[in-house]
Amino acid sequence: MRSSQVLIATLKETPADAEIISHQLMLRAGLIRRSASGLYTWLPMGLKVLRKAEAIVREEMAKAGAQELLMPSIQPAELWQQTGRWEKYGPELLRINDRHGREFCYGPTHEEVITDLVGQEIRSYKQLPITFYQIQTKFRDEIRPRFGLMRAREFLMKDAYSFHLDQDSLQQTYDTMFAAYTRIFERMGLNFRPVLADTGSIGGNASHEFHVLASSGEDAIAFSNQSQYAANVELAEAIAPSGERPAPTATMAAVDTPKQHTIEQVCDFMKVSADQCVKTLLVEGVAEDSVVALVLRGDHELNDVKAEKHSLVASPLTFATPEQVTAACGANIGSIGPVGLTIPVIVDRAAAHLADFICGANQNGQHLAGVNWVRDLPEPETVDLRNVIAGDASPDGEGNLEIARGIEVGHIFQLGDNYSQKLNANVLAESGKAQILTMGCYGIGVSRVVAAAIEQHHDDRGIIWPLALAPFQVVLVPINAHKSVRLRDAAEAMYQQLLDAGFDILFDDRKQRPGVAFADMDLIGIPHRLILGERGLDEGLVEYKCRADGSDAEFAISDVIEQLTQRMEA
RNA sequence: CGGGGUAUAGCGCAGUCUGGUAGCGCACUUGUCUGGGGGACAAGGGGUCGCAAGUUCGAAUCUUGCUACUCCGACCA
Repeated sequence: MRSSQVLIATLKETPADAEIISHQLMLRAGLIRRSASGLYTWLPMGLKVLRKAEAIVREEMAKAGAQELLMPSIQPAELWQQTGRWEKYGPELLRINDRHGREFCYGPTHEEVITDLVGQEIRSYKQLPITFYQIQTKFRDEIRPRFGLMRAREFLMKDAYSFHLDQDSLQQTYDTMFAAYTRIFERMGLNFRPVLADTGSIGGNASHEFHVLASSGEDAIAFSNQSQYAANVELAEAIAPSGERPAPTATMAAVDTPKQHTIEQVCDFMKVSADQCVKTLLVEGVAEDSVVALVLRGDHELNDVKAEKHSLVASPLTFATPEQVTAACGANIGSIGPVGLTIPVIVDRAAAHLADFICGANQNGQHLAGVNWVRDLPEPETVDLRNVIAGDASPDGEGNLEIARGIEVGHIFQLGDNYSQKLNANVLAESGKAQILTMGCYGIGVSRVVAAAIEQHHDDRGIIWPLALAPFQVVLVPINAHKSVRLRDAAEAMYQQLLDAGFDILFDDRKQRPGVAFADMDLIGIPHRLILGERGLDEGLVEYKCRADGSDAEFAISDVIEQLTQRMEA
């Protein structure tokens, strides 16, 4: 394609409201433009990228045996009322009335529609298992859209749904999808990790999120440096420290710690490290007006979700008021500790492993040092209460955890029969009896993948597209072609030759100065660049530059196809 | 929804405090020179200063109300 035929809408300056790199670069490179909050137009150059991402998804879905269909973006309220989500989904669901006053919503997801469809169309177990997918525009009325396409309200999603007679079959398709997702993100050239996700009520290894690793990611991921283990930080289990708890060596003694309230202050004051202290947090209990003490090592952070799962702890997690704290401990927050408490005390595994530790004395302005479980206070009830931190042992026993940030671009999970039951999706089984279907569900945020790829692949000059996603693989830049017929002819000939050879090539035939062309193409991020100038032409040479590593080369014009092919395969 | 901020040319911004003919840079148009990393000079085009009401001889500027956008937080099967 010729650049005179594609809108090249590059911007020199960064629009003020773009916070993150991918948003800035997508605007600057002329891939997208904002229409309203969370709503974007894909400009031609950007759409080429989006279509490439879609094509990869389609190919891999086909290989995985999924069939493409297209459901309506607007869905009738009745289906959502049947599954109860019309009430449950909340204001994120954009509700619409038609001229007759009938209620609809703009679909944020399509479980209802597909389940309803399958319930009507699939009648026999012989037709199972079956998987459908679509690539559809979704709308979620986010409270606060931000980060451009990363968290837009309208976005493009691939969603697939599989239907089965039994769990085994579901597990099989799930595994197939897991493999397909891995191939998709590999083909896109992304550094990603499948991550264990919240399995909710279903249990087992029934849900994985696929995260693209990038420092701007919204989610923290813990992964083992030696095994495949990876999980959302909130979910990763903090296992008990190995070995026996050390024996007490110190005697318990009260220390005056005037005005030292935080762990940091106490550590500073007493010249100890935070991992020798425990912190005590009081939260509301399940029983009315009750409070429960949660005890963590000083350098650890409470994990709300884990705490809420405890049978004595009220959900949602609510911290006790200062009055409640004083009533339960006889001291203010900042001087409380587990020694001598009459309320339930729940202790994190790591804190329970300490000996000779420091804690608040339940006496204002005092802490206790040399405290030991069993000797000074009862052997505690021990559970996993904290967020994992870098260096913790991996829960699968292999290696240690590292923490990275990730952008969730895919999510697969086993739905069970939630929807099929409510929408009455059943088939006749071999036995001749009706049987409710069990379902799996598999999503990829296609538009988000594009943004995530940029977050992961850019430099200060612009985007560096992975070859598979680039709007064009190659750009041909003739230098000052408008001044030389000879050069123009040579460039045209090369363009035609590369086109015929099947290259996805952009011919920058604009009457621009070379610097402008170079800067634009760097910003847009086209992986391979060919430069044809009078100088080279005299010697029969064309110049080459690689966007990713900046390396350049010169080779004979007659070798251009071979040379390019070689570099693309590298 | 709570707390901040912003709204002036396509983009980035100044001007608002202290009311008096609407500005700068980039982009755009034309011409000349230039011509291998966002060129120079010259001449141009483009704005109901977010909307509405008010104060005033006079409002981008002061007052009130509204709207949109944006940042932080809460929220996010």
